[in-house]
Amino acid sequence: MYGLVDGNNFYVSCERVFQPRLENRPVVVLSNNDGAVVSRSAEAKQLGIPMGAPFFEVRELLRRHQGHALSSNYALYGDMSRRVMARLADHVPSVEVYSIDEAFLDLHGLTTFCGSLDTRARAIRRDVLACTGIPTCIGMAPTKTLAKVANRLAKKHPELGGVLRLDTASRRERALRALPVGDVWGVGRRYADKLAAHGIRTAWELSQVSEAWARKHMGGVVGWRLVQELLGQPCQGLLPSEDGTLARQSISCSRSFGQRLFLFEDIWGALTTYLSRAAEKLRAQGDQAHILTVFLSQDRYDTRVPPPYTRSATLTLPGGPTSNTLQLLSYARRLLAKLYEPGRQYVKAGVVLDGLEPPGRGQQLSLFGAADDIIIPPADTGRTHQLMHTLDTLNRRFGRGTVRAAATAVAGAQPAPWQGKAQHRSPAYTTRFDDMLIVR
DNA sequence: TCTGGGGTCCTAGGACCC
DNA sequence: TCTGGGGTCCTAGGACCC
Repeated sequence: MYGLVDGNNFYVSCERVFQPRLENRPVVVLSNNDGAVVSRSAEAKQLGIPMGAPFFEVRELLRRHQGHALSSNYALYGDMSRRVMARLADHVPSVEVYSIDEAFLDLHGLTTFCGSLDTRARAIRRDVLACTGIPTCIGMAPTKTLAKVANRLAKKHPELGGVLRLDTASRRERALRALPVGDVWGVGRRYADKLAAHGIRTAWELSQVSEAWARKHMGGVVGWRLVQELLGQPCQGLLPSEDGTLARQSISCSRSFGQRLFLFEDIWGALTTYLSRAAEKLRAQGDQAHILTVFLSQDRYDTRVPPPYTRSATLTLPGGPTSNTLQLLSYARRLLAKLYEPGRQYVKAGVVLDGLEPPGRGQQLSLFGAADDIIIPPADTGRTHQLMHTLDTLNRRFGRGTVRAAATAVAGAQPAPWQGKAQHRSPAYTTRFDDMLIVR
């Protein structure tokens, strides 16, 4: 039996813990650059504000209803997430951190010791709320996909008290018949449209298709697994997370710029910032990367710009895997030079690190060097590792960006040209001493 | 004026290899 | 004249998730 715990309106709930005045009114949290709505309180949902709505379209509506819009504060949400996950780990044998606000729980064998599962689940909710201030819902079922269904229903029907268990055939059928197929985990808009065209509108109808049909129309083996999970046959096990974090297979960092950029060096400054951040995450995970991708986007809403809006370039690092920011930067600059075209206006850039592995595994070194348009930067040495370690230590202690690559520097006290908007940012209550709440 | 960011998994064609 | 089969790697892109 699996459990799925999910924080209600997670980002909004994090903000409310420290700003009780936000209770009982419409509140939204905005994406980077204050561009779009990414989290909504129940009151904001009632106003009809959709997920992903551009802020400029709902600003007026919010104002009329004395609502609040906040810039996203990932330092706060990340820390609150760690606290929630730590509480969960105290209640069950193992936890899979699935996203910043969701975790799968291993519930096998729990009832023997602790009374009914429903009782246990209610105790977990109470504990998380008491210790972190975050309200949650918990769905329980024999498969992860059904646990997601149960969680969704628990959220939708507050009278259930935030907990729902779907472990009998009749409960399962009743739930699936009432669930639109587009609400099933793994069915996005494309598949929902396709299924509707075949007369399949509910999760129940999807669960009744044949293996051949699922394989043909739902992305091969992925579709068939989905159907089996709806039938109660587990196809996905729990992937326990070590110390509350999930080891990633790829690490990326990308941002929309605060304004359109067209100068190479401005874009390079932005890219340097993003790659530095990605490399920091890479080292924090204890890995090296051997594949680097750089991408650069034009405005996809500008009808004068023909697609493709995003161009990317990927390089398998000829010098072998590395986590050295300076070495990665030297590769990235060449990739950016391949993508950049003078005269075009760019709105966003980013990097992706792939092929992650821990250092020290036998590295395949190039015998003859690489293609001649690539100059291999100096190999990693003990000294560069020490340099990166010192860099990370300083930035952890004195704040992100205390020591950074010179390409990110801007004359005077000007904000960088790529800097995004964040006009409604709340303080980092739990991760900066200066921002700590003082109770008198 | 203003439309997110960070992930996973799968597919497919071409180059290249034996 | 006939011209296989089984791989990997690279690159790009699609679909999905929160």
